[in-house]
Amino acid sequence: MTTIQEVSKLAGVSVATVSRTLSMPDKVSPKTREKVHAAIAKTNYRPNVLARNFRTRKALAIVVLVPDIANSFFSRVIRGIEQAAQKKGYSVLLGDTQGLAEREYTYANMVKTSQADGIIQLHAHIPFENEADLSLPLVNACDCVRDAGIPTVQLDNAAAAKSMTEHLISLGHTRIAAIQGPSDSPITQDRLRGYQEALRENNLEVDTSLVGTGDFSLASGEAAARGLMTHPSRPTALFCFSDEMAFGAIHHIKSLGLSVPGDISVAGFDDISFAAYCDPPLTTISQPAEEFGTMAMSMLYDIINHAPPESLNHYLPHKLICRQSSGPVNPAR
Amino acid sequence: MTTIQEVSKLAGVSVATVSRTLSMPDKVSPKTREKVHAAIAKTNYRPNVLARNFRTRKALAIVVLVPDIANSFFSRVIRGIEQAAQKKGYSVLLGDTQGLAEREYTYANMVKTSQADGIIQLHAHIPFENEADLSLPLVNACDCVRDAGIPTVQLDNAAAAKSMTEHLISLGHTRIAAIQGPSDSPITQDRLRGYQEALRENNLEVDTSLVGTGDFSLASGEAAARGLMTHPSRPTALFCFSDEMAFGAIHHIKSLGLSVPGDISVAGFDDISFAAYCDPPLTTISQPAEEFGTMAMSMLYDIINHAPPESLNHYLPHKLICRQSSGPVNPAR
DNA sequence: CTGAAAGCGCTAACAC
DNA sequence: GTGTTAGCGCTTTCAG
Repeated sequence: MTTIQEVSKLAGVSVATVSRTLSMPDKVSPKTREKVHAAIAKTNYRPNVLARNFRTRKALAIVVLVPDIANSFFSRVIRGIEQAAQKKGYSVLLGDTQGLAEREYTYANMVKTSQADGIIQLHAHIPFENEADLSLPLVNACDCVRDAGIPTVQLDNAAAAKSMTEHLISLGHTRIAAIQGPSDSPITQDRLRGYQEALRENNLEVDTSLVGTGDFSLASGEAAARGLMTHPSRPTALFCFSDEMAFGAIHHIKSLGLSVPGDISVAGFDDISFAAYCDPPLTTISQPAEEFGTMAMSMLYDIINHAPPESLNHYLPHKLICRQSSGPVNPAR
Repeated sequence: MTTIQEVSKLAGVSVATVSRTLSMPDKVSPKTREKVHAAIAKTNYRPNVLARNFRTRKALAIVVLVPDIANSFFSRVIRGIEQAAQKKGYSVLLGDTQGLAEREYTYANMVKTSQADGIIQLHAHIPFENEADLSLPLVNACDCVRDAGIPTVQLDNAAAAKSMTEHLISLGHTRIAAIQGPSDSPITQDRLRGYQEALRENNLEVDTSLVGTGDFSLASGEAAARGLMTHPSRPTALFCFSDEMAFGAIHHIKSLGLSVPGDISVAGFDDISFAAYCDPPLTTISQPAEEFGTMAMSMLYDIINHAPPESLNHYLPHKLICRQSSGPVNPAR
């Protein structure tokens, strides 16, 4: 491997000059610049970035903590992060945590050991064992810890859930069930709140027996729907807090010989790519997944570089997408 | 930040001893070991991994080149890579390339600049500009460049496609269409070959007008199906080279008022999680996605550490999954 | 505009 | 077992 030494020797200049040519070319005379470039080309020199980062005390890398990279929503967020990071000269270290605190700590440690400059956490959990570590550069996106004073980028989940519920109400539904996510997750809580608010404001009963629980996955949606569909007074609409759970629910509903939306309207949340292609196409809330990533990266960048973030909590817009899985309540029933 | 210096001073030992305590504890007497650990705890010392890696000339990181992290198959492969890497003490640098050679080169450069020790490429393309770089540690997985002498881990795509085609033939189908991926991709070519072989061996006509082309995505499957369904002599079965394209195709077929598999059987490839949940559940080929990742990581690890890989080309098993989207040919037609 | 030299924090010979 | 010491390849004062 060629070093800066050898290049300097070949170019007949000092190592400092070679270094300058690379990082501050305008501080070097055109003549020497040329000589250096010639030597670099000849030796096929690549600066050792590890040495540089060590010397300058920055890793130019960030770590992304994600509960599950295979989740179709998170993977889009990460795509956004990666693109923004690349543009700013940072690389992305992937930390698939499976939701385990242990693994979060391990990855968060990379900041303390100078392997990374900051962390983007996509899960509602502080990835540190010690209070003191809260001073490390951290941005929480998507599902965010509440009132922890850490920078966040999120949806107004309550408003989104409320608008979806209002949509179902406007179709004439009065018994609207829901399948929530894990009840300890803030996004679940916010969506549930929005859903209940809409019911209350429309003088509809808030019936907790109409709320099932899943973990955002296909299988959990199917299981929760199985419970809900045996309800003595079956709902005519079902609002699932993720598209995957909605698919699982629809799968079960159809297996019962019922039709969507004929017998029951179903709505999801996320607007993943399959939503438009399933049968029937899914009414859902669209989230700007990539933007979560770019926004989080941009905030983290500012924090790492000691630029005061404009505001601690960023909210991204959602959109109600009405497709064919929701329809007017069937008077026949 | 605490350094090894300060720890050594506090413990009353040399820096070498501290270093040894951390990396070869059995070469240090229990007594001093204790002293060192006490000092470490007191100072809350974390070794600077950047300095260590620089000194030992290894990055303990690998870069993963993926055309699209948001692809539901690739994200699972990456999950496998991440898990295997973590176990071996390596971290994963994510390189979402969007299939652009430029970006592949940029990321591949991280090996030359000592930021990474090796590369896993999930796309059938050599990520180097110079022939000489082929000496860098590289493993090609999933879609692999043919006969390039680089280590690969892949499916026997021809055999898999052949078995699917035979399945459709066994159901009585004689006009079996296909939607292939990009025609320059080896996996497309192999699957096409397997499909055609099965037709030939069963004395069925190989009709190239029955082969549409997509890019593995939902939308492209829909578009290709649109073309195929206007064929003067409509096929009774359709083999799509990805599940996503199969979903797109089914979507279109249903929009025509036709039924699957009543009017036309549809099969996919990949067995993504949605395959079991769509309507009808999709007949497909299951691939061990995570294993592609762990296997690739394991091979790369051996290469990086100069252990001769047992064999250059690894083949992973596939499985034919028969669900309800394929059925006997309808005699009514 | 350029060079000399110090040193980032750590590991690994090499002595003792 | 432990300490001394020489760098790893680079950036960055500080002089000139």
